Amino acid sequence: MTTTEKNDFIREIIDEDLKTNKFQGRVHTRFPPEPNGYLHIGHAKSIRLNYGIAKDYNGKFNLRFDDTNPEKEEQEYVDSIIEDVKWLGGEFEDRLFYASDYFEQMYQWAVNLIKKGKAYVCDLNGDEIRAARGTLTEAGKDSPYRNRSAEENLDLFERMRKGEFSNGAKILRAKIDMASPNINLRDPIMYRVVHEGHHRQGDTWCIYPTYDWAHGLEDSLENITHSICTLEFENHRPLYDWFLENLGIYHPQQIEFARLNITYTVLSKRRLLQLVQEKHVSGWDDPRMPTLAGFRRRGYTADSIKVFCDKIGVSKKDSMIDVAMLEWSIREDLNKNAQRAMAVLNPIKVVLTNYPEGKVEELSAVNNPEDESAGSRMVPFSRELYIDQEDFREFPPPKYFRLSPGTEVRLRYAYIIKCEKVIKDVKGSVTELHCTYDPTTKSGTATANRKVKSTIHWVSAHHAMNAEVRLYDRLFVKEDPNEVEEGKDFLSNINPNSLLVLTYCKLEPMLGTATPGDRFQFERTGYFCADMKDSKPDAPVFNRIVTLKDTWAKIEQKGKK
RNA sequence: UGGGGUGUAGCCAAGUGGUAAGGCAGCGGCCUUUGGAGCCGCCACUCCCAGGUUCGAAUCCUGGCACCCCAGCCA
Repeated sequence: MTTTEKNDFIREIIDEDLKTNKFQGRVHTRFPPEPNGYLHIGHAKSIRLNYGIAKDYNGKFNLRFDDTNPEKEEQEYVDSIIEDVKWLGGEFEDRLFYASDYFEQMYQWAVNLIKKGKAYVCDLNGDEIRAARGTLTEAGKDSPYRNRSAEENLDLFERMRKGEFSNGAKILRAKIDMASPNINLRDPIMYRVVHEGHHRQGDTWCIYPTYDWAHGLEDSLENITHSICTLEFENHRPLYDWFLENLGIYHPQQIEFARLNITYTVLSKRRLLQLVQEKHVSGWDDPRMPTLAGFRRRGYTADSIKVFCDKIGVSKKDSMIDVAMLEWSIREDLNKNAQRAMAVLNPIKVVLTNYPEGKVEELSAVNNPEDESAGSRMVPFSRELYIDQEDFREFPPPKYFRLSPGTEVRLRYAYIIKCEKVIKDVKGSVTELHCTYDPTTKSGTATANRKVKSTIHWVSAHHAMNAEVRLYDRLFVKEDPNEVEEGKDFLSNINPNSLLVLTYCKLEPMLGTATPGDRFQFERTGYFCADMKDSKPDAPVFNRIVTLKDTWAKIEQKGKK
């Protein structure tokens, strides 16, 4: 993994804080997910930022679950998040925390604010609250309960905790300013009554703190120095500051950056949840999902995700990163590190009419041209082979260099062959090619240097391993899936061809020994990963991680225009 | 028509008064037993716009414009 000298606006702020000794030279960050879904690559950006800063400044990094809403949170999500953070190399050591463990302290702080006359219990219902909040251009109205005495508020708040009130009957609000131009400051809600079991606290509580009230307290308790969050919380910073100041407790600095967007995908937990629940994908770890679990199963390496996150930078500008950047990151990694193999995805049989029947040669093939230490392997060669349908055209278009009637190509690591005869079935589709091979052109021999326009991959028919290969493509057809026609939603932009399952693929024998999670470059085709759930030694299943760059596809595309 | 933010190439992004880094994409060429990889070259006379200050402005000032966020008892 590359270590680039990073300097973004957040590190500039930290440098300044270090200079002025604002936090006594400490740097302590945190990643505070709510366990209400799986982590996606937008979270990876945040993890890399927070963890990277802690590491670069010799500071500390916490993983903290912001589990303040029992209605949406589950243990399954907690488990998956821990796994994903670890996978990305976010080392939190023994610093795994839960906001819900601070509930008692938060409660006491709320009591403190009530005693100071800075918080009150309000009986207004949801509609009434909304109506009294005012609008963007008009001030709100004070709640009729705003001036209850501290004694009454204390009593009511305690009874809220005891469970005397039903959901929504009462709330605790901060007493700030109903006329503030910042709506977040119009007496925001600190606690609501929620009679619902909590994944960690069980039935201990029936009042739950809101994000605005809780978040700064969590940061303060953990001695966080720089509380890094996304842009939409910028409007909340005055509130974050207000609570900490009025409580008179340790005050971290909140800093906001622009969240990640990537073309041809969605990165919102709400939408990802919908994709899962409505079964547009097979689950949170569907290889088409932009979740970390999805990328992992697809075959992306943690390193490639890290490099991607480090390369896109950090700023406050709303942005949409070209997915090509992500694809570049994984190709870059796998080009250097993936073992090469030959696999025929859409087989067409080739018979070498002048090659002896029953003869088998073992030919040497390089494992990775980018890495000499990867060595080589032997691949069986015989009279009957498979090549890809893509590599033969009966009527070749201009600049098509591969096999066609009467032309020659080299078989990778083997011989030059010439197509002599095309065999078709009654319907006229090509079923088999009769070719001859040139025995003087065996790869690696002195006379093998004759040039042909193209080299194609192949697999010996008798030795081939059958396999299922899943060809994944982008999940959406639009750069911005949220851009939709009137009355439609992002689901209307789902790519109907995002998954193509090929069940008659032919692999070179070595691939039969792949263990789930192993990655290969199928030469000339792309990078593939043995599926971690479905691949079996006798029945391999491979996922296409990403295609190789395909110059020919580009040429062909241009020709059509 | 309130408040908070952001505008540098197709997409990201450096730049902090001294004359526009870098990456991705794209386009040429070289090389190649992967149409992969690699290598070389090209790709902003101009930084949202208009004025102003200055010997000198993407950087400072003034005035516009565009886009994003905020009216959950979500985070």
